[in-house]
Amino acid sequence: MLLPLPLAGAYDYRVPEGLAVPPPGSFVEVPLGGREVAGVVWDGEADPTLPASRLKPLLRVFDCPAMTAPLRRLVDWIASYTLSPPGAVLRMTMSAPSALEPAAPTAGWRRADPPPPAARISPARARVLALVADGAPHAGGLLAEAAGVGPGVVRGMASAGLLEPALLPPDARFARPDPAHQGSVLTEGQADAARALRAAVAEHGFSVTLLAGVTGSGKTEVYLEAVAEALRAGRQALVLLPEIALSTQWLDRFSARFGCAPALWHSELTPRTRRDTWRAVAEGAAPVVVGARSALFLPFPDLGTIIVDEEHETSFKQEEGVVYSARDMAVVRARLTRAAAVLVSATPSLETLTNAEAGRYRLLHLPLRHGAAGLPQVSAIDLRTCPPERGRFLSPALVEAVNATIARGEQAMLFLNRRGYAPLTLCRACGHRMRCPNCTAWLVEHRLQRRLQCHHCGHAEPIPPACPACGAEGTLAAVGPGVERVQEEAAEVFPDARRIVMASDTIAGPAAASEAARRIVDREVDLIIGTQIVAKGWNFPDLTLVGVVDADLGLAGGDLRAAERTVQLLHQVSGRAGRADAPGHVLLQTWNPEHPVMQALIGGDLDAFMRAEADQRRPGHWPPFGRLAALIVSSEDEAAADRAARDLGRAAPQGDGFEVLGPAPAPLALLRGRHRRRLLLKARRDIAVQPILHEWLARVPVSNQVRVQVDVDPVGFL
DNA sequence: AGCACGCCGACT
DNA sequence: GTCGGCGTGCTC
Repeated sequence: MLLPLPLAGAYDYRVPEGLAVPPPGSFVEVPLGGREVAGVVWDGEADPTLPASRLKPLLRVFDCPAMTAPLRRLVDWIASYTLSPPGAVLRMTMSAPSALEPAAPTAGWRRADPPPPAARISPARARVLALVADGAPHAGGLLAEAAGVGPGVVRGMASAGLLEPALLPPDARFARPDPAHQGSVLTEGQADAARALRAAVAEHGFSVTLLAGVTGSGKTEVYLEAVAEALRAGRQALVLLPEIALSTQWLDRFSARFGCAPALWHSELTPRTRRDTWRAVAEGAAPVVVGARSALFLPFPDLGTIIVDEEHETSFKQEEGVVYSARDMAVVRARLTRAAAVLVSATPSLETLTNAEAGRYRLLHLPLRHGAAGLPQVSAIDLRTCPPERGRFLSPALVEAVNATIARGEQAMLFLNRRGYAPLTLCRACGHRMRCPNCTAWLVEHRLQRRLQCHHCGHAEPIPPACPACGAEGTLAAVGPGVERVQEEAAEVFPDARRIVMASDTIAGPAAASEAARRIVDREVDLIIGTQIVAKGWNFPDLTLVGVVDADLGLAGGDLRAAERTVQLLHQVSGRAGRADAPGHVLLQTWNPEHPVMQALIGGDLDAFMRAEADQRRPGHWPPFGRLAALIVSSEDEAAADRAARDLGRAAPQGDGFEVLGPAPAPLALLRGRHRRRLLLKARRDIAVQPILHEWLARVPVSNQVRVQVDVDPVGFL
């Protein structure tokens, strides 16, 4: 029995007299330490050394479809790959425990016709009757709520014969998308790619396809054909998106193709929706799910295809708890369940490109869509020769371009991947910097909220009237720009432009996102000022100019993938410019126009850039030409963290084809009050790092105030 | 992850 | 003299 707890392995239970032994995968309830927990009957034999007297009895088997063998194997696979307890992985698949109970029958009420002649009609009853006047079935709870009456009134009306029971129509959230419902017509290039994806799904076997193509080439419409093929085969489909909460335009495209919405899965679902969705997936009643990375662990009985859109996005990497990459695990799930995986990106990661070039993945390259504008023209603004005025962040060339764009009646966007007003607050008198007490980070000024915030933990404090170090008043100065400051500057420089700021703190949820998109598409806005969230997925037909305020921003720091990620992000945001018939322009403000990243974006030759990137990583066996695993040693006690990291470093395994680097302070040496040290295991590609890590960690005792987190295939270097 | 057991400060 | 803080350790 595997329990959804971080235990070392499965536990054994006795099957009570008279109960059939439930097959592997069955969801069951068992006693554990005085409470009752739900778990899954796992494969494998009972532990023969455990005396039968210690076995407690299994309590019951849930009336719920069993977990399929491929999903059980996925749990085992991820546990061993990430060195996590299998129960911790299982917990991710049991994300809606209440769904193990069958749904209460969704019976409702409708108006009795004809009504009983003698029934008394009180004012409360009259309000209910008004609501059911349409003759359709209504859910009892909602009916009572809408009429402002207690549930007893509805029940009373039922016994009085005023209402009669009626089954509610099937839940529209899980309507069956219709593969025959035709959306937009595909171009020849799209149709070719769609044919290849349909064939991959129809094979009913494992495959991975990289679907590449610049923004505007219509990748979404193409991979929706893979979804359609899965539906035609009576199988299910999963689409993983980063930032599902903001993907309203994507949902519109899905509905246009299939005539109804897909089921959604993300962390902000209400408990009820969560439960209903999990159950609908398990019963095969939700044919298509669109979700964030956690949707990968839903109990699909028969998955035909898994699409990972924007596969290069780092948000597919889970950094807490079980540390895994949803993109990579999607490929694993596809293999175990014999499905077609499709990785989609305009700027594929070097990992995926390398797999495609090595023939491990199929490659589909979409040509630019007919009728769409060509790629935007990208040029650099050299800040050394064309600097902004003192205290400003928009160079004269960028200001002029924005003005000209708005004057033509088109829209412009200013992109800066930094929230808040200013990333650093400095005392001009003594040089004191406002820092987070819990993290190695500066506090970011959020002027609208009049607060200084840490972007790594929850810490926030009011902006102090005087310098906390020297006591001088009025000497605190905001250093550097955030979007709020760009908005302030824009208000002065473009006073007549109608502006909108799009950042995660101004666009809180799906409703705010779709309202912002509507305002932009309906031309209620001339200038969009945004962070990261404006980069992906949007289609703003009249947007023709994108100005990148600080193109160098992502390049600082020692991250292996800093250049790759900057190219991906800036290419993505560039793709917002010029999608309709008007050509797009992108201006990159940079101090270093010669940098390969800038040259790649200006020349539009991302392939060459990625080849150069590969050539840099190959000789040192850096990923994807070698393997990495990070150990993050953390403790609230700095000395304890240091000691444990040094102990691990001294006991580092040695051998041919791998080496241990570190320990070194993690780039965020203090995070949420924990002091952090890092060690890195770097190995040749043909060496499995898990046995090495396992043996190493087992050999070195660490104090229990120290936590050692393993990150196989780290992406960020935090 | 829960929940118990266990050993040191402020209360009736 | 007890209630209770949450630190360590176990749960088939």
